[in-house]
Amino acid sequence: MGKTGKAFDMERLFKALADRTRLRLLNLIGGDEVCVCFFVEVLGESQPKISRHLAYLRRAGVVAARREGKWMHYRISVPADAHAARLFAEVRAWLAEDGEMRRDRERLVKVCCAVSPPVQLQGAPRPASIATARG
Amino acid sequence: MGKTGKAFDMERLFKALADRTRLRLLNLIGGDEVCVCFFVEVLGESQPKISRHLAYLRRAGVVAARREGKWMHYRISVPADAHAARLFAEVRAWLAEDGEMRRDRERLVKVCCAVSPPVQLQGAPRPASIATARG
DNA sequence: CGCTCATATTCGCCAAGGCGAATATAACAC
DNA sequence: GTGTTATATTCGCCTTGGCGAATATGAGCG
Repeated sequence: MGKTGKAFDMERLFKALADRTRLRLLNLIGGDEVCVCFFVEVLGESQPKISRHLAYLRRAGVVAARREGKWMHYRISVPADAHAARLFAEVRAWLAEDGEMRRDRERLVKVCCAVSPPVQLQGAPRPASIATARG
Repeated sequence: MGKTGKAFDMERLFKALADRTRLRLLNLIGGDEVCVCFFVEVLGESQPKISRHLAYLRRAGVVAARREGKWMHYRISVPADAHAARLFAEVRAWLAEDGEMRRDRERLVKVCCAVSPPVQLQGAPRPASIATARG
């Protein structure tokens, strides 16, 4: 593999990672599949801003989206290229230790498990792993 | 370490990596210390362009410079942060397999070992590891 | 001092991309 | 069809940063 040209465009990947909002999004997605409305709620950013950055990540090939009725779920799209994949894993391990990123994840869990979630999230499909962990 | 704030600015690092010329520079430096004139010769880009990108890398903290008379030598500045360092290693391993990067390194070796190098490089200090390997 | 060489910086110009505000689309309910 | 909800896109505006061209700095030589 990868003899014909770029297995994965390095420059494009790094451009995708070169923005704090996008890093926060990748961090929130984690190994799961997360609905857009949670990003908006947890990051406290405007919905168009979130959508724009998700579109950028999608164009860069690092996330994939799945529609479920009105909701869009985003998940990490692990690069096929082995080096890209390992690098990506390093990035996520790094994110896991950053202070703000940690707080973001905590807020996501809190919002998902809330007995009475914010109005905007009533009926929103929760990330699988968190919903499960709720018990 | 790293409890007070950012151990190493991730965003800044990725911005530094998000340019092909800068990736080519990092690749050429490798584990060595390389004089600016070689970058200009090997990459075939203008000297101001090379200098500007080196300055960018320096500001991002990923390379360091040392003056030796008229010449400036650049080397990789491995980040103190463990995650950043491992990520950096991944990047360099990835670079090592890219086609253009490989050709760049071959050109560097060729230029360094040439019996009669280009006029601009007469007397230029060669990268240590290559000069040594020349035998 | 002036001259030359190696490198760095500045100056316009232009494209990429970040932002908020507004608008468009897509799916569902009625 | 209308209306509502979730998400996406477009539109100006502004900043970042890439480029070539020109200029500045810094070190050595005579």
